[in-house]
Amino acid sequence: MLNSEGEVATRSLPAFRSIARELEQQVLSGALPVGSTLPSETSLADRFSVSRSTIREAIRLLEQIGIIRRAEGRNKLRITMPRAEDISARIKTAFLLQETTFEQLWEVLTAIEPMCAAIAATKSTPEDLERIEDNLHRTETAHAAGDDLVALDVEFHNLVAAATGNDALQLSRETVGELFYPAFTQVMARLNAGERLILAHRKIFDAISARDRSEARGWMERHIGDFQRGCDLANLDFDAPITGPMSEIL
Amino acid sequence: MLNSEGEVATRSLPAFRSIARELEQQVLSGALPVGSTLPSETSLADRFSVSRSTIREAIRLLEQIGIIRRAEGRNKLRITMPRAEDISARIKTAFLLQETTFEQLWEVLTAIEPMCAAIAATKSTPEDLERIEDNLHRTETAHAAGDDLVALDVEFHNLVAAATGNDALQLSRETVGELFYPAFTQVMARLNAGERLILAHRKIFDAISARDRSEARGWMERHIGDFQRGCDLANLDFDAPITGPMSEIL
DNA sequence: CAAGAAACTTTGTCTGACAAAAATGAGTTT
DNA sequence: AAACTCATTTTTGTCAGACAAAGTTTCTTG
Repeated sequence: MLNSEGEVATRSLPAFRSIARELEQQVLSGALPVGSTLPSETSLADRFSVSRSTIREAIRLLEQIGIIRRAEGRNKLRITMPRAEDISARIKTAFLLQETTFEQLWEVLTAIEPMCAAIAATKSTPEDLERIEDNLHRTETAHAAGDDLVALDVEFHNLVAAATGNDALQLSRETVGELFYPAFTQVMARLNAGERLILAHRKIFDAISARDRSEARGWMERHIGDFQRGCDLANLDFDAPITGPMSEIL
Repeated sequence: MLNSEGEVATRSLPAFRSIARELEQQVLSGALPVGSTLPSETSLADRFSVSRSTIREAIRLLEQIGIIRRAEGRNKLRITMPRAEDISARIKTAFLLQETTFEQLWEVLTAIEPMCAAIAATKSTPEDLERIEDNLHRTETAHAAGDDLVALDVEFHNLVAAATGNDALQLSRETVGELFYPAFTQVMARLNAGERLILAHRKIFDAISARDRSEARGWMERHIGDFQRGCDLANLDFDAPITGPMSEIL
């Protein structure tokens, strides 16, 4: 079996793999700049002196990593930055298969969310605040109308995280939040504690607006803490493995 | 172009994609239990009435997600649980492309690590403690010998995280830690503060052993805080984007 | 029964082919 | 010149069939 370039290279490494690696390298090094389009399969096949099938397998690999994506509807593959959703979908699968418990997610958020609130109090821009406030209003309306608050709750916390301007922080919490808050909101709903949830959100927002770090952190801590209390009150199993709408990864 | 089963199905979704999705579903639902081996390409091709090339592309997708892996040296594909390394490699790429700064990573760890230490103080098992202590000894020896402490430092923090018994927490911090601690250790080395690093590690270990949550958290906070101070002292740019050995993802 | 050889399976790769979808270019109309 | 249509060329998704190398099984034989 000949290696892609006839080289010896990393013997035992299939060609489609080393080609994917090579291409990834070129993206990371900027040779293939983000935003540019990938050459056609045939020309890549030529370039690497390999058959089109092999190139296609390499592309599937890169696609799944998220550094290549098909621009909506369009035919051409674009070099892109792996986005949060790509990664978070995959983390979700891992969590589901690992039978992660609510308690575990809660522990993560207990650590991260107060920090997000604190940083947001320092760094949030007017637009961030506007978005959060808008979310608050929508949440209030939805609650008054008796609607489901899950999506809005998840959004609130995502917005606070976004207001930190810290991508790493957002990436670290996004998946956890998406799995956790739906359960949270439901617990609160069962306890008729919608008011309490909204109050907490408002207090957090106010503290962030007032640039009061410790107040923001404090309210967020209490807010997250409510989940534990809520589970007790509602007699729910804090220790149950999460379940989720099976992911829509592909 | 005929769809895989001749069905209408998710029109516009390439066959290799829907097959991958289908297979993933079967894994998540337990129809293909973790640990079992995937049927051969030819039989899958038969089963889905598509050609082998199509199946192969689907497999590449699943492989990259991490739910399928080739058991070392072996020929057969195994259903596996996506493990931290799979995911973390991908997050690393995202961080590198996003030009994440040290400050951002530091903020994440400032939130997570103290929590890890606190939880470890409550939940660590004797084996966890043993492993951490062993790491401490090796670190001391390495330091005495003037060796590089990077790997040992990363390991120390991973071990503390492992001692929480919380997979979600570990997953959330692993990548960040791997990118951050090398820089941390280097800052400390430049300041000849190896002693200080080791002292902090020991204090953290002692507090965890003594099941003293707040002491464990406190020392970890100070330890992480050292990075910021260190950057100041060493006149390094806390705000510089990280660089890393370009990932070896594939 | 164990070592070794023969037979079979599976993966990695290649070629060549074709329909459907998308991009491109040309020619025509406004 | 801008806009529109239609034919032409690319490109993608898929297929069938082929073959060598590496991995597995099974069968022989000492």
